[in-house]
Amino acid sequence: MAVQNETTRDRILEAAEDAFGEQGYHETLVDDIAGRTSLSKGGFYFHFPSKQDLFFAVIDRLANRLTSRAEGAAAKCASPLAGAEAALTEVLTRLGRRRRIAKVLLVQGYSMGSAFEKKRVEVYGQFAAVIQDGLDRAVVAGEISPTNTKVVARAWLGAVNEIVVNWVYRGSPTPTEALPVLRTILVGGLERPDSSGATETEDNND
Amino acid sequence: MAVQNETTRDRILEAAEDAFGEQGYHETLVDDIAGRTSLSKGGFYFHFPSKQDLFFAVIDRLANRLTSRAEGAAAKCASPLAGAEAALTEVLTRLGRRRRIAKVLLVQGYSMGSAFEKKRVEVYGQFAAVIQDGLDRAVVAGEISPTNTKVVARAWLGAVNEIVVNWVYRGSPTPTEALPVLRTILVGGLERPDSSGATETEDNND
DNA sequence: GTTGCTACCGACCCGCTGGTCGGTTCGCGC
DNA sequence: GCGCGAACCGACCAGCGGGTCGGTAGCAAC
Repeated sequence: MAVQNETTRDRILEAAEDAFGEQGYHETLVDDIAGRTSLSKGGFYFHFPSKQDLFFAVIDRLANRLTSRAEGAAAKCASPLAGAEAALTEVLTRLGRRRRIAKVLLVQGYSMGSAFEKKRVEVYGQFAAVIQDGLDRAVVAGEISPTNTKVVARAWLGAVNEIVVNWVYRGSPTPTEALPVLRTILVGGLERPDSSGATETEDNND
Repeated sequence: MAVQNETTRDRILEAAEDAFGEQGYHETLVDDIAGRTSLSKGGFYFHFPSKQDLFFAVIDRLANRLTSRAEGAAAKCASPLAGAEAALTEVLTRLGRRRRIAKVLLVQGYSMGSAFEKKRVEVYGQFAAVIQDGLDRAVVAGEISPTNTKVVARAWLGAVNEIVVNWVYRGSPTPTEALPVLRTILVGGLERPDSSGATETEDNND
């Protein structure tokens, strides 16, 4: 049945999310996932062509959810800059609540080796694009001084990433705890539309 | 001989650096490293107890080198803030010149799975500590307003990390290209010792 | 009641690779 | 010229874990 099919597929995705989050890619066996789903290995392979595909599916799902949440939070705000701050808050809060998700999304992929490279570029590119979009609009709105938003977006992304990953591994500081400081320095590095000679208006092609 | 021993060990480390950088941890076989060193597998195992130990040795060497280079660059400067900028420049320039090193140091470790977690905490902790130290001194010197330097250090680390990793995967923008913008926003997020109400003086314990 | 299809089972296969181990070579001290 | 140990060799092992494949249960259609 289509419905049953869909349900099972989702169950697998859910279980895989947990398994990968806890054990990483290599350490998670197909049998583990099958076990968690009360499915046999053969049953699993009916729904997914390979372990790799499953992992990518998990990543895609998480990335898309996070992105749309962030964009949703930003959309509610009046100004672009406020939107960026809201998105930042949303992401940190969200990831800070679910360590396993954060781990799958930001760490475990690398354990796949070179197969992951394209995916990492894609996912992080997606995140960076969203941030850059917000920044660009803030520039247009005159809230921040014009800069190479591509680079700035990457820097933001990296900063958030490190805060979360560090928390994932060490348990503190919590993303939520780090939020105010992060917000201050990230936004503070850009504010003031008056010409502070240092910020050159560079081209945004990479 | 002790000398010969040392030499061979170094040759292995060198070869491993390349191999791991190009192929990642799992994709690199012990036979590969043996081959690159004109050594047999048995010969390799005379010098290292396991593949894992070899990888850790490679990482340690790279991390220590980078750290001391950064500290060296900072030490030449008059003020702490100038030192931090110099260290930033040094690190970006250095990593930007050697893609393989950057890849081993910042990416490939994760492919080891959970065994890497402790190491990642250690290495990134080392980096973060160096940055934080510079920031703390800048605070004392009154060059930047007091903040939670622990979090800020992580943010800097993350930003640099993402810039480099993104370059590793996509080839652009070069760390050197990104440097001016990065410097502007990172330092710009902190400067001005006058009280900008947003920056709260938080405790620095994690 | 037979055909056909979806969903699922689980024993089995097999390539891969880290690690081992019984050797061999060779330089050095005596 | 002998003993000894450091350095190195390379055939071999073992078990692990993706993936396969022949089979089965249940159900709907006709």
